[in-house]
Amino acid sequence: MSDPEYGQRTETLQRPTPAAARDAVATGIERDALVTVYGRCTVDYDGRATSFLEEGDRHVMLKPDGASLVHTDEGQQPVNWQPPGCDHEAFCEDGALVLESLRSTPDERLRVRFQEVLQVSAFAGTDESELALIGTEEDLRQRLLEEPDLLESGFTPLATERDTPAGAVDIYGEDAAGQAVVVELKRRRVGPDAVGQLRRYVDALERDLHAEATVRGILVAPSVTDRASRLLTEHGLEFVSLEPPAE
Amino acid sequence: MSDPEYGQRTETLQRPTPAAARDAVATGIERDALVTVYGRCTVDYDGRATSFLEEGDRHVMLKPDGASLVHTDEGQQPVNWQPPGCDHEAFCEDGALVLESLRSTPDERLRVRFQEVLQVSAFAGTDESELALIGTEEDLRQRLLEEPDLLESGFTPLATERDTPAGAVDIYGEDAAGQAVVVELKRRRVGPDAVGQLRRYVDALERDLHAEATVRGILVAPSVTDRASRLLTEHGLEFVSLEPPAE
DNA sequence: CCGTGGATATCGACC
DNA sequence: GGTCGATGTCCACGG
Repeated sequence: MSDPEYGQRTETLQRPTPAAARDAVATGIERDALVTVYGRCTVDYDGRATSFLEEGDRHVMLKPDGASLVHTDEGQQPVNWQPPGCDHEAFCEDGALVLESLRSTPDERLRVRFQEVLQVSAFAGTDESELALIGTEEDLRQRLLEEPDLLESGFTPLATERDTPAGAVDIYGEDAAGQAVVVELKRRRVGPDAVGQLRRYVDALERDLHAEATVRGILVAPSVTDRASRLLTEHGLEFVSLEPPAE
Repeated sequence: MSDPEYGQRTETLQRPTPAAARDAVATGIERDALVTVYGRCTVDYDGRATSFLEEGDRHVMLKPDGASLVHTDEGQQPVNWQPPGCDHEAFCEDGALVLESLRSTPDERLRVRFQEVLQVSAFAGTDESELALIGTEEDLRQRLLEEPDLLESGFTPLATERDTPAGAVDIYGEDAAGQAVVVELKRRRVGPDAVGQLRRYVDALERDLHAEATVRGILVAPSVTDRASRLLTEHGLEFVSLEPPAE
């Protein structure tokens, strides 16, 4: 497109007519912009579940990847939404702006009908940047491999991701006495599920090694729930409190 | 406040100066409005984890309940966020607009620094409406309680949410032969996890009732994964295909 | 493509 | 406030 104005990054209308709003939304979608509409509306969802929202003021966001989000002034979660991969449509019906986001597999439809549009915006910029997240389970593993004594004095790591019939063990090694040790890492507080996981590893490895081999199982996490703690004792497993590196 | 303009529901600035943007955001927060800012920014999060986003165009939403959401043009989920209950702050630093959302327990900080602000909006309306969702697990339970024969001929429900050491059973009852039956409901296709859950209920109830009591376990869902199906057979459990009522 | 497990999960219910 | 289970979970990864 040769229109020099095409490069402009935002387009906003205040209190537009339904037709003007429809055009602005349609143009925004067309240009792969992020489109937002704020106003008084009802919301219909029909698909894996069914829902209906009475008239209220809400913020609707249509993303170029096909996602839609309907937000009220409360809560971290949208009150209604559609995942990426939908087709957005904007049209007027009985003199009102209607936004629809549709997809198949599964068949789902989100429909927002505006009694009043206070603002329509289209933002054409893009992100292009990746999130750098640290403090993960991988960081915790690095930390333990660098300083095995954090687990216990004399611990020697022998392998990471050692394979067992029950899956890959986070860290496999031996203690000061030369006994096999299975270490299961979790970056946050753990519940009974992690205990079950560790137990399966220990069982699988004992079967794998020798008939009468004993394998120690140690769960490493910042903390543990009460129920999980009891389960650990029950199954002769151990717990070491360690957090992923702070930075 | 006696300002007649106070009642206006939206306030929007295009390409404001950092100071003007700060004032608009601060006023919006003050008035319990939903505030959005779009522009080129970096994002810092530090708390339960740590993350950093390089410069990019993003849409930031600050809610009056203390939630913040940072959206790019992709994905249903925000790339960064803060849950409700935070304090929002807006200020200028080195000539740039900075938004911060802070909370304690746990100590978390989200910080968005704008290199360029394309738009600031404050929306003062409120929602006040509740979501009506149908086609839930509860609907499925109602359906089964109204027509127990849907499960199998002669089934008699005796209790819902019957408590066991493993948690509350969806429906507890007895079959035509008077044998105890545990029913676990799922509104959608189930995997191995649901089988485990049902098994825990059955085990717990067998321990609860008598030493040699036998309890039947029936999983009710629209469909079941292959692996889960095998697990059911393995553990002597049963499956009945039923969907939540359509409307 | 389906299935499985992780998440700064979120959210509600219950203790 | 914690603890646990459910979610229209979403999401990445592996078979």
